Amino acid sequence: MLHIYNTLSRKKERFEPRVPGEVGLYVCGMTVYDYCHVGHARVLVVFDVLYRHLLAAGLKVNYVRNITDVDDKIIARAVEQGKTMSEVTDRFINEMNTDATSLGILKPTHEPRATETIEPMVSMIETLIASGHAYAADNGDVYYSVNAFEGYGKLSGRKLEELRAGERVAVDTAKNDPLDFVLWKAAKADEPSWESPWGNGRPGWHIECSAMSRELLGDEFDIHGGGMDLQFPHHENEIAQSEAATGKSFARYWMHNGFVRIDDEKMSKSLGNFFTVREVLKSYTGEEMRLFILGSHYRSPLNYSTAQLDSARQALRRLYTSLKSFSEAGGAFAADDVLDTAAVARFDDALNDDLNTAEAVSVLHDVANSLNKANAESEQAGVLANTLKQLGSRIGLLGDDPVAVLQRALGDEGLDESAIEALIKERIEARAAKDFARSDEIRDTLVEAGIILEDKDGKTNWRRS
RNA sequence: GGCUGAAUGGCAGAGUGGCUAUGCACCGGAUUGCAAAUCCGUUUACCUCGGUUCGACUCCGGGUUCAGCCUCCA
Repeated sequence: MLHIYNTLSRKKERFEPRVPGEVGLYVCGMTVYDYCHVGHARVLVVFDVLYRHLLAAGLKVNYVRNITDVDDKIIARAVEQGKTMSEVTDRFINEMNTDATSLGILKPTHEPRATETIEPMVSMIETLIASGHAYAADNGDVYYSVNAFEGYGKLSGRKLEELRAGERVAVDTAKNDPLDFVLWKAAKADEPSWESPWGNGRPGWHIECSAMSRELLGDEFDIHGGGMDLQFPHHENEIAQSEAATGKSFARYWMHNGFVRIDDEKMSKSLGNFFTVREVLKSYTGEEMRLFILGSHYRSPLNYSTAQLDSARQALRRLYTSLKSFSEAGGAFAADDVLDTAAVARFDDALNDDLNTAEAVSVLHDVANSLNKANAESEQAGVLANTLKQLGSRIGLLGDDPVAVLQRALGDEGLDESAIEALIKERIEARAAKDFARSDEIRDTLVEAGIILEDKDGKTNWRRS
């Protein structure tokens, strides 16, 4: 039984879907004006694992991950590049999809775009004005009145007075209260805009998620996720908007993933200390990155470093090597449903405990260790190999061909395969003639080219270092 | 200033009131012509000060340090 840490209660709670057998899951996705960085990768991977885990539990999951495609930064970027807003967003949606594919992310059920959900936003704002939760200011903006919502602060554990004490923003005179936030922004000249009862304008960020989630998941749904930085004000505001508009309780479980850090500092656009997924993929595979991310608990901070990526690479190779050795020794996978039940139970327990992926990965290593010890042709080995592969797939790992993974070149190819095979053939002949000097010379040449040889059972296999 | 959360072995990172996490790295052994891979084994821990307890790294309290949020941000 899945237990998840609910930010609302600050406790681990047993997860019980609102409708038995079905789960509504909403995750705040990207604002598409640039490439994804490693922090975005973490959200994608973490909630992908949640999605996979819910599916594996036999639940019908409606997974919605939105795309914010209208926003100040997007507009600024478009102006800067002399492009239209949609040229910018279309491009970066494509780039995001490319990165997501590299990371082995399953497609969500729905990926709504804010610009395609404007009408529901407008009508939600109208409802909020009618109920006294919002007001149109003289400048054409519409604001949410935080005082009018009693539960304001319940997610982030704040009180209005505390927020006022920490107030750092210059007071915007159009607001009744400095803490009020914008629902609708009056259009400036040359900005993309939509018609509304308050004149031309565009939606504020927070109302987008309230409207998109409502459209696709209904007034109430099960899980809402996102990065920790969205807890306040974004998610707090979503609750205020949605609950005031519908009179119902919004999401039941709130999950927030921790940050990726660099040198003990948050990786972010604003600090400028980020690495894009694209950059990292020049040196590491998406699967290596994924394992790096899954190596720590989703709520913990994750320190980005190439040393950790290297470590993830070695660990992943260990798992693939195990599968490869099994196949090469003539092992045959057991039937899909024949699994090492003890390992599966441990794995399930780990994920059920608030998505403890680090623990789940350690089960993979234990299975690999057992598989390495087992005689490949034994029935037990077939079961272990099947278990390893299937548990791997439950967290989006080990789906590739082991030989291909171990021989794949990232970037500069160096020697091509036929050249490698030719040298291996020559080395086998040298070894047969006990010409070990020549044999070692060939091996050294290959090592310099990044090729590692493994002599096994009279055959020689190779992989890239 | 307010509110969160965290402090584990060389690195990363789980977990538990008394019993091997796991991976990477290191060392020793097996295996190998020598390697590689694999296996076996060894070594290195739980920020600090009190308290609870037969027993605490694990629970409670104080302290210290670090991070995040309070402003766009995954």
